[in-house]
Amino acid sequence: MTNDNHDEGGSRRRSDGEQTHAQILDAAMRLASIEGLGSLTIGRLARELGVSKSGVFAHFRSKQRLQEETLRAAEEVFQREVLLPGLDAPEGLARLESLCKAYLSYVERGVFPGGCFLAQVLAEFDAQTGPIHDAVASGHKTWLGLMEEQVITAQGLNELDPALDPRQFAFELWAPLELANYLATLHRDPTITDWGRTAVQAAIARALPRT
Amino acid sequence: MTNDNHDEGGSRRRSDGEQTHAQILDAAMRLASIEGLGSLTIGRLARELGVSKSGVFAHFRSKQRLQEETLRAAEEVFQREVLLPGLDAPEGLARLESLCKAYLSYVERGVFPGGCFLAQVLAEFDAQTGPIHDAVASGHKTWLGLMEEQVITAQGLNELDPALDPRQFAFELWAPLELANYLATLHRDPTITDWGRTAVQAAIARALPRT
DNA sequence: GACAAGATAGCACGATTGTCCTATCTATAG
DNA sequence: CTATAGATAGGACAATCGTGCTATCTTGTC
Repeated sequence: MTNDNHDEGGSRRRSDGEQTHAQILDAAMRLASIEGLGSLTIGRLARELGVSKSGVFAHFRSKQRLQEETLRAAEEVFQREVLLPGLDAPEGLARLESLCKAYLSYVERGVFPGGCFLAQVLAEFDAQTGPIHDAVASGHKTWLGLMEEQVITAQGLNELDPALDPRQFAFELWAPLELANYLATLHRDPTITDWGRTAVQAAIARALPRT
Repeated sequence: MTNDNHDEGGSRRRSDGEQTHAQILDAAMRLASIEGLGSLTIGRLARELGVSKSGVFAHFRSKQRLQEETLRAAEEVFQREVLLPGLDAPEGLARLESLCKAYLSYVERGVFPGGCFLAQVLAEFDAQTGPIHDAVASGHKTWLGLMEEQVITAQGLNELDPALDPRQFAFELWAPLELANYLATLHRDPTITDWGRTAVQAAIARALPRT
């Protein structure tokens, strides 16, 4: 094979199209992180990129799919910017701390101009129904599960109090990350993430094994 | 004076109009808590209430003002459902716990169908600009300030460790409330607020004075 | 009761929305 | 090279948006 396109369905993708597709998703993520996935607009996206409405529409064939692909793309960014760096650290407490640090750094660096994309869609779709809500719910379940897993591992390594409820403690670590993201964005002050860092450390400090 | 209308600007308000006005805001809060203040629509509200678009529009004269008044109305609900019950308890640690309990109860009871309205608009407008963003920012500053104040009072009463940074600790109490709200709504499981309750208690437990 | 003013309906407007249909261009497989 | 199919533009569509204008009803003041 001379190119590495996915080539699913027996149809060939053209490289120029693939590139435009990526550019659209990039702009869509930027816009949606600020104004929400719901107020994404095909016409707006087209104007932003200097192409025609049809040029955008043809890539997704419905607004629904545009939203779904945008969410999916954002999840990949999250994976690359938070999960991957976090997974560098050895399993257990170190990785738990590493994940929290990676999240706060990702907020601080302004990877998305409107703060954490997944926090944005969490609030936007938590009370709605449909595929986006379901995707958000499952994504957040995975994220919580990942934290929970590391808590259990840390308990096995005697790095954390074995009496802790893993899910509960994962929740307690996650909470300050989320709020730090919202407040840093709200007040346009990236240093607010320090509150999150301090909170995470405090939560961990009281969860160490009672020697 | 024979009626208690506000009567501002020298014009008299009619009671039927005032009632409709309130009904509109009520529906607007319900809708916006689910789908966001930004996707509030005058036509949609009109259909929902069985009145004409003009009938709704005339009450606000712009969409901007509809959004502002809806936010304001929601803040009043928040005051009535959270702040007022919370303020029953005596100042200090008791009031701090009372406020947290009141918030979680308000989430649990589903006062808004889409979860806490202020958490919704926080996420929606944190990265935007304009009067709504500013109102949200100042509202949340007030809420954090209120918690902070009670932390300081509690420290004065020797109910909490005087070494605590009040703002930081207020943040740490607020965080699990906020996340509990989002997750309870996302998973349609009001009992998730128990995670918030447990987290608040844990945070307080480690903040007691080191006798 | 009369009268002033608020409440509401109806209609029209330009703009924008999502979606479809039909051309024209261009990258690529053979 | 040619042939094919994807990429994109352009235009049209019905629906909905926010916002005005005008007319009719209803409430409250004198």
